[in-house]
Amino acid sequence: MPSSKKPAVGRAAKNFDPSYSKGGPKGAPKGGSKSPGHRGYRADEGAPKKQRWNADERAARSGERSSSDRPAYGDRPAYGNRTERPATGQRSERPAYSDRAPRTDRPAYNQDRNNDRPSYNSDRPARGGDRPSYGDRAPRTDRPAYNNDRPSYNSDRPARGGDRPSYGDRAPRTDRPSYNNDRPARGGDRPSYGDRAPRTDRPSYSNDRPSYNNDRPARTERPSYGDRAPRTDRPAYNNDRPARTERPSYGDRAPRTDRPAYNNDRPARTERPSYGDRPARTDRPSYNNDRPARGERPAYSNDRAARNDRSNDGGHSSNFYPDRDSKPKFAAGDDVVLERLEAIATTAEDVVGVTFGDLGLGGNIVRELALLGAPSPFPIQAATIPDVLAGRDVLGRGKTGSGKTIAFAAPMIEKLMENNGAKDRKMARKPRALILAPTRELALQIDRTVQPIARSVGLFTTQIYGGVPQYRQVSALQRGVDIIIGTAGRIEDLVEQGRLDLSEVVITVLDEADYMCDLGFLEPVQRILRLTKKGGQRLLFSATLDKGVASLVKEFLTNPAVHEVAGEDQASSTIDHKVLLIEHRDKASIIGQLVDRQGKTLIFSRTRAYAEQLADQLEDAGVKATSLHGDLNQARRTRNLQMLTSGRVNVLVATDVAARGIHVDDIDLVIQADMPDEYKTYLHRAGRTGRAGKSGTVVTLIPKQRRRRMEDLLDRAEIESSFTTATPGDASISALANL
DNA sequence: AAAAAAC
Repeated sequence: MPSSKKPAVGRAAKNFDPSYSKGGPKGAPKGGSKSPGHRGYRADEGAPKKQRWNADERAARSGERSSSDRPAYGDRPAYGNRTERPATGQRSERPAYSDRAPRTDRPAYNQDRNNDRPSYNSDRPARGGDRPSYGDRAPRTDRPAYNNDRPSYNSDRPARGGDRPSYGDRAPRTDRPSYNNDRPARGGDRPSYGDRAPRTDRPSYSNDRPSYNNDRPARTERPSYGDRAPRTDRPAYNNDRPARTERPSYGDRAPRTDRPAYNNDRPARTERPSYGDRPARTDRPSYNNDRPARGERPAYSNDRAARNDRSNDGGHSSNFYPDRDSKPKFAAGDDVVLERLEAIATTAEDVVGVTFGDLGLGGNIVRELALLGAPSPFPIQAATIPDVLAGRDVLGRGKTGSGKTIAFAAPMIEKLMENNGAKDRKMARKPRALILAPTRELALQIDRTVQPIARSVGLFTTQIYGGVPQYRQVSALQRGVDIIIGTAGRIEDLVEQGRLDLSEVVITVLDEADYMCDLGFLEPVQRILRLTKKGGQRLLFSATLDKGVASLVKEFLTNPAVHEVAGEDQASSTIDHKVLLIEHRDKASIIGQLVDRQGKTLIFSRTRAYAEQLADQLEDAGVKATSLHGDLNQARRTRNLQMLTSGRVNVLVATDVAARGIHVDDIDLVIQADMPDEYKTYLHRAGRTGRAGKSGTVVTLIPKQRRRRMEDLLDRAEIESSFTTATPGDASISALANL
């Protein structure tokens, strides 16, 4: 805090000036003592009042305040012992509370109080007889933590649950007067705590680190780009990034701005003089794989056919490398329907009259499921639960919104409980189950289902995902957790730090398992699975489960039971599909017309930037809208999604981060502002509506040129859809909106 | 192109 001295000096001066006795001018730093005679006033105000943290201390505390670096209230010395505290100096001049003369001996007290701090009186009992001395006061053990993060706190603090069955049973919080209001005295009295400005004055993450703040050291601590250590020292980060040092310096380089998109808008090669000198591109991990060095490569225009002919590409005819040149990148051709897995089909009729109890779940779990709104099993649940309970590896395919989470969560918990669960609730026990999800939002959502079921039998869960400080996750692990729900990155990170041990994980679930086998996810997932107990049980679930998971199945599963639900195809679905053929320039206005309605609308965009832009445009047009994509920090991601869930906005514009698994009640319209790349994405995006048998509409906006590609995609998805040409203002658009 | 890590 560079300014720490200045305000202190200013404040000292003001404190000697009676004209400041009313609290000083607006914006003046708040202090504990404003004027002579004021309770807590210190005459020796010359020194800087507040001992600000220096950078090291701050780093040591790293934004976390909790039981490790600060004792819980219960562990703190009683108030009577306060003088034993290492005080800031002034402290020792005062008698301990218990020794102190009764307050009524201080005639000046009331007077000043009334003058300077009128509100002081109101919340506070008279100091005299009705209040026990501090020394007698019961220890604060009933007040668990000082933490701001209260609401979500519990999820990471399993230890609590043992003595406190549920929040519902908890003594009402009203016995804890709200923290600030009733404790004014603290401010003036206590040199150390008292001087502390409201928590906001602490360098919160956002202050120091404006945009990526959460996860990143301040830029200034980093060497300039020129001096920067080669990027290769950051192996994991490398994937998508060329090694900077091996490229010509930015100054010499032709400006990249003329190359907006990698393939499409590229100027002719000859315009870029530096390429010849440039090191071969093989140093660039992400691009190089399927690409020869530039020099060896024929010009784009003349040789497309030759490159398309894969028969003459030497030994590279395997499809290990994505076949990009034979068709446009990300195009339909990449999007193949893999062979379906042979599955045992369960029909809805098979399930009639079956209860969760019949399937083998225990009473507590069955009751908790009923509370969660699942009184009896859905078909996919009835299909998979018995096999999971039997200890088999299971592959489960159930369409979007069909209840897959409970299908794996409930039997998983039952099994954990059977195997010495609740009785052996020792600290620092290792987690025994792991649920992996592709996105943080999905991990959170799964936890919202899993946690209450687990609690009902005395097991604990924690979320392990990135974008948030790891402290709470780590301390939850230290207290002991049975089930981990998280995303791959942070899980691996904590494992590398030695704070997470997966060796006792006997049940692993991959939600959205086919997606977890996609390029970029597969390897981390494999590494994580290899850390789990050998021969442990593995459950793979997805609405679009196919042979894409074969590599995982081969390495990690033994003789899996494959389940799906018969008759669950898109034809029988409750979702209506429409394609609008539009002019590109009309896109925003047509979307504006579509969202002019009551229900909740989820809009998918291909890029983060467009999601952001579209949300802004809608806001400008008077529609309450927000966005969800990976450029937002996790707090905003969570908040923005919550805004749709709670109905504070009716429109959410999202990238495919929201395509899979996310459940928001009553989304009745999904708009695809950009068509998806593959049919699975279409199915998952569409599946955000029409959940649990409700109806919904999916409208996809495409330019006319894309019609053919869209038809192919819908074929693969086995979806029937109408195609309609639309221009802004068409009544047909409003009709769609109100379907 | 998007997603997934960073005390």
